[in-house]
Amino acid sequence: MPQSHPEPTRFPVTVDIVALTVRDDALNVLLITRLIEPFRGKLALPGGFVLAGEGLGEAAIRELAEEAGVEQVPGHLEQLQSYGPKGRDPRGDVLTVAHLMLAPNFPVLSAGSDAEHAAWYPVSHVLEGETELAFDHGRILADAVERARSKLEYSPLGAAFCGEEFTIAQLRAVYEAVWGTRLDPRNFHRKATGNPGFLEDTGRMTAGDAGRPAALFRLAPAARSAAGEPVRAVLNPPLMRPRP
Amino acid sequence: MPQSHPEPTRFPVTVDIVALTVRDDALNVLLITRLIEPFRGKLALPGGFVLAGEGLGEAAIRELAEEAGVEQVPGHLEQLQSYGPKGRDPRGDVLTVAHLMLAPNFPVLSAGSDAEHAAWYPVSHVLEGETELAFDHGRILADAVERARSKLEYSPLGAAFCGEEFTIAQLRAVYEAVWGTRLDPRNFHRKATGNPGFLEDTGRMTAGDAGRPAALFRLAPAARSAAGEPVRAVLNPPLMRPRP
DNA sequence: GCAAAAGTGTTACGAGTACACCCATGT
DNA sequence: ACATGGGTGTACTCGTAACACTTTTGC
Repeated sequence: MPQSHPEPTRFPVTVDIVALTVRDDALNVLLITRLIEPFRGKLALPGGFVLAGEGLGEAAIRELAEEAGVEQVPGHLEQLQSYGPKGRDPRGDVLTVAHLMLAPNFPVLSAGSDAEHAAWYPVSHVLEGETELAFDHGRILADAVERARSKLEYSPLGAAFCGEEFTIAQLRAVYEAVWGTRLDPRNFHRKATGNPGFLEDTGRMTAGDAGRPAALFRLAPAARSAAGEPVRAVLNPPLMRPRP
Repeated sequence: MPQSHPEPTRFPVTVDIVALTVRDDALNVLLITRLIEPFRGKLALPGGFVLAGEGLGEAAIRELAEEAGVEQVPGHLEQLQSYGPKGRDPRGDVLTVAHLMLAPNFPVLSAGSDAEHAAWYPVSHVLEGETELAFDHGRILADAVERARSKLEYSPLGAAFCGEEFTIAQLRAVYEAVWGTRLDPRNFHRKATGNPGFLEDTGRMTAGDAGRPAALFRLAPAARSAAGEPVRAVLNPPLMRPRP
């Protein structure tokens, strides 16, 4: 920590949010279209400057509200990584602290004060280079997706993409979308329901869909915080994604 | 990213380094004794302000040299997490980006410009509350240790605690020290040597120690970068620590 | 009845654990 | 010879993959 006496350099600090959801069986990311230079007209992650007296998490939540009209964080929010002040913004040294948000599909209101257009985009299109993001946001998105993929293996966070109650098939669809693989429905069912402290049967069933009705589950008390959000509990045994 | 027009708030940014090594079969952390207020006389993580035009990693390496006389990073360095500007420094809002360093036991020269005394301390003593650290460094250390423990499971980073060449028993001692458990030597030997892309037999052997000579290994090419540092390759299957 | 999706049983295999056992050195 | 630590073989157990099979709905 501080030990030299000259006044330390001060940096503008931003938070950027990688908000992920599953739509139409594909992993999607929330992006805004920039209205000002630099990178005007390009797609970018939502985010903005941290204000005086604010914590990082608070800033992320505020920016999400300002830029995408998200009034209440509907899922899980965690810090991802920081990207160093040097050479990532043409206007000067800016430090950014990237955050990862996993949420059920929610409407994007796009009420930003500068009226940026916020919308969902399939992650695969962006990562495969068909869309170029502003700043180093392409790299941040790649890091976020890798983190999300690995978190599904050993944490109950997959449920953050579902609503309050969900079927095993819905949960499996999340895993398949995030990992980009197909999973055996029978084996997945056993692994998910058999994992102690992961899921809790609500006793209720779906109705009206094709096929046999499915049991509705929610996160077990051990796997969620007071707010209902999935918590840092460990899946034991983990649900590993297929490796090549 | 930036979208509002008023001049953004600027924050002092520091890097703090959690340098871990294994000494006397125990996990140790590099700490300095603070010579100035606040927390004068308390133990703290080495670190300091990021300068203009510097990246985060560069700043970490420079501070390690300044505060502990470490002229060349002898192991692995990665970013850990950032700790928010609000309420962690009595003098005002300071953002810190914590880094994790895993290294073989190296001499601490303690040549800091302010002559802080830098030395190794057993992690267990610090975490069990027998020593209070300055700022929020106790929490940062706890997060770093948890990250190190989990990284040993699925990455070749355990070798970062060893020198260029090492025996399986030395590597096992690292795992035992970091995890705080005993491991079966026979099973560990097989899991480590049998893991494709992890270790490479040098053909050389130890001599002079008690008992049968041991084969010397190094990191396999797939598991290390050009500089010889362990790289983000995945151990497959992972070496899991025993769970309760 | 038939299609579709939920959920169970069964078998084969691969990895982990525990531990008996052999090997190669120093003293 | 014996102690010390390195290294291999083997039996048991458990989680996983693959897939046949039963259950319960909509049409």
